Amino acid sequence: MAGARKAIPAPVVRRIPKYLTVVQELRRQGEQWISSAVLAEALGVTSSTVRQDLSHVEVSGFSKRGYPAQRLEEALLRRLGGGLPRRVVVVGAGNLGCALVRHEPFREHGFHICGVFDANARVVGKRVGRLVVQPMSALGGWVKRWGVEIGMLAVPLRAAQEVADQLIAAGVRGLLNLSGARLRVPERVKVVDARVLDSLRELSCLLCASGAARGDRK
Amino acid sequence: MAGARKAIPAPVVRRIPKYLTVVQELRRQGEQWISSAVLAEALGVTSSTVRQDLSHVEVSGFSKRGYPAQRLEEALLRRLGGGLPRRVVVVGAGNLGCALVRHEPFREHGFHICGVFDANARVVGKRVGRLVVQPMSALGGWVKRWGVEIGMLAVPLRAAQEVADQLIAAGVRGLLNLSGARLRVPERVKVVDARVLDSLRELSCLLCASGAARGDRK
DNA sequence: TAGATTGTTAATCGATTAACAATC
DNA sequence: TAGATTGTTAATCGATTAACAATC
Repeated sequence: MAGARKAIPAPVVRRIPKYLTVVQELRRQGEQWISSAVLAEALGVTSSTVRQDLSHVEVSGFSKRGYPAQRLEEALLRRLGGGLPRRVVVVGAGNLGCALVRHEPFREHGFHICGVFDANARVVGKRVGRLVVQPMSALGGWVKRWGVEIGMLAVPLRAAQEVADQLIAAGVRGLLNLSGARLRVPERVKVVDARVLDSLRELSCLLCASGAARGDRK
Repeated sequence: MAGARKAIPAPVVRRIPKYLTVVQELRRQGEQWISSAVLAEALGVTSSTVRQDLSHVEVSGFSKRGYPAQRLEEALLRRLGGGLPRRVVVVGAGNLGCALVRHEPFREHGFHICGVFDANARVVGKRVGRLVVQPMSALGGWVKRWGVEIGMLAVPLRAAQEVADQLIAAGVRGLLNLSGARLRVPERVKVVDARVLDSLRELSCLLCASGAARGDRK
């Protein structure tokens, strides 16, 4: 039936945001047409992979020219959330949480942070960017009132699972997990982990693997 | 020859930090032995995959018991960087950069942030955590003096490539890229991207794919 | 001993790439 | 027309999983 979408393979899901980033960059530079070869080069895959990936996106290319840049951007945005803004709350008003709230590019790209919460009574009421830190007790009502879909977890490791449970109970459908914790969530809730420590470790692993292991004196 | 390491497949490189996280968590809970089944459960893969992965790590399991927890942690740490601390500098002393500098867990896990730099003369000299913001001109000397291996990019998108070039010229071997930029680097330099915006978009894509596409009124 | 778990080989699965007809 | 690029089918490649002998 029209509009029915089959599940997209996970590697494709991870590349779609990257295609969008590249397309927006090229459009800023005035490009009207973007070929699969150009996208392939930018992402480090083959043009074949790009064309396969874009078959999961509602856009048509043209022979000899490639994909119309604007339509491609629109289609990618659509695939990423209808192009409509999604509402987001941040839980945890520490260093990281505050940095997220103040980070302008999220808004520019359709993620509206509309609330920030913290369990610590001493930071409740504090101003962060354009928001005021609210107590956890206000979370459920806020999520419902604003139709918040995404919760960003910027809390310490040990508090993460409890906060995740509260966010899910409040009704969010997706969690961006910036704590170090491994979260257990019901299947309907989607989680994306963005752990800087794991990324650092991955980098460290790559450095080790790429020979010349530093001092290397035994 | 002894100790020669063959290249580890990328998916394994990405899982090794996660194994370490889980092992450390279980050790804190007092576990002495950890089986491949337990690790599999935690990471959402099969025990078969775990055993394959751990064949890339210098550790031996025991039948009927699994892997000795302490040795497994040590072996994973070794694979991740000899267990020795790695020195890190942060470039960009904005919201994100300051949050990184103040983030304690990095140090606890062997990543010592020993410098923070910014191009903006107005923030140079400012105190962030235990550090003082330095001008970009001091970067090269600092990297050499302290043997800094990793640079964290917490600068705006448009400055990212130039800063990456400066870090590489200064001698870092790995970059953790927290800017939105796609970086071009020489092959010997390793880059791991940790873009929160891309993660948010990935989450958004998952929410879309998992039906019930929000308002959904046409 | 019986049972549980590793380490490894072989089979499966799925993603990536190649190839090419169709198109402009 | 000749050349370039898509969309798609088929082939390849590599990662994951299954299976099982070896071990404690």
